Amino acid sequence: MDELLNKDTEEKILDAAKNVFINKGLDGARMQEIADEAKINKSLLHYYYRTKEKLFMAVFKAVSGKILPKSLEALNSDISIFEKIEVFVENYIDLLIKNPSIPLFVITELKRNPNGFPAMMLDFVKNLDVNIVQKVEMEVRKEIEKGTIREIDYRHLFINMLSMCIFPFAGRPLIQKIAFEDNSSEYDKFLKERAKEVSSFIINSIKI
Amino acid sequence: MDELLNKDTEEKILDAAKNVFINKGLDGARMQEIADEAKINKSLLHYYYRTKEKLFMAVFKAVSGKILPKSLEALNSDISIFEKIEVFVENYIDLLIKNPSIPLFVITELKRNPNGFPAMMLDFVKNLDVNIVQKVEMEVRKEIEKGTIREIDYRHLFINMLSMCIFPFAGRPLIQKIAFEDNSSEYDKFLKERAKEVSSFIINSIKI
DNA sequence: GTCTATAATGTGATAGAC
DNA sequence: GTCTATCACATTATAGAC
Repeated sequence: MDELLNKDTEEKILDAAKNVFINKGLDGARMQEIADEAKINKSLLHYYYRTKEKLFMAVFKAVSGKILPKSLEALNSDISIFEKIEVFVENYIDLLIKNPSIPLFVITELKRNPNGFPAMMLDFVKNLDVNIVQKVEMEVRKEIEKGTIREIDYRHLFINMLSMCIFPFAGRPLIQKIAFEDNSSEYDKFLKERAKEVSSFIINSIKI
Repeated sequence: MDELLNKDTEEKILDAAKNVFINKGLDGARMQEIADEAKINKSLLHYYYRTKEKLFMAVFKAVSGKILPKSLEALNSDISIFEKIEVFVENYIDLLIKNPSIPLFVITELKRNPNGFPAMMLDFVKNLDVNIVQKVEMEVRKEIEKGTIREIDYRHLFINMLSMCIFPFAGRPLIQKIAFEDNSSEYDKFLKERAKEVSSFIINSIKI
């Protein structure tokens, strides 16, 4: 049984490093803690990844691709803009329920390094589906012309949508204290309701 | 002229510490850097604040009160709920334009310390205007009954509002890269337009 | 109160045996 | 590939002169 659970060392290290870096950040993480979590000797970390920074970059690269839903088939499909919004929001919030710590991690570490880690930045941008923004722009313009939705700046609309999806996860430690008396299971329940609340909130706002 | 700029040492230290801690976090900050920024000797930091942790707590306490607009007179005044939303959003975004780094700092450091720093936590909760949530609840219920706004969960409404206000500041490093080709001045312009965009977005969604 | 010098510790990284 | 032992350095913190 332990046989099957055994991954090779390099993978065990990366998994442990994800946990620790995501929770403590680059500065707060300790190589010893990563080694303990991976149940290996600290020296092995350096054997496989040379330095803490390189290990961090491997983690960041592996994780940052999840910050935006990769392929947004919805935008290319035949359904109405309202259905597209519903699908996007639901998929995205599902993704965040499965990976709740990623947004705050990525945001924090992106900020931490305005211009450092050039290699990391390239990977990050490469991982992003930047075209998503252009697709949103075209889609919104088209629907305004058709008269399906009211006149609205596509960037504000898009960022409103992202904000309402991401912030409840990134800002959880804050919101849970402000509005949920720090009750964790109540907050989980709240997050599960959210997909349909957010998409209907948006649609109500823009539908003519 | 330097005469007038001189503050007493303790205050200079706190100001410098705010800058450094907000930008680097507790783990990333260096006492030496704080001393340099305050233009004093590193030993003086310990003379006034004893430890790095205590200095950090002084900063966190001084800063965390700004995370929510303190007195929300708007909620108690006579204006319509729509005007209340406009006033809240505009005041809050103005506050964030003046203190753009505070939300991410508070969220990050709150998360960093799920149960550590009990004293810090008490101060944080004390600084919060927790009643604001109850006020929002009553207000929303009242307006739904009056038929001014559609049926909506007050917590989702409130957090939608907070999300759209705060996330563009907390998530700036991310959003600016995704949607603004990392153009900083374009993003500043975007933030200035935001107050009216957000409040009209909300009102359009809930008005009957 | 403010400084210089230094202690005490934590932590990333390497050498070298197996 | 994996371990033990250790280095080299950064960083918080303190002692003590002025």
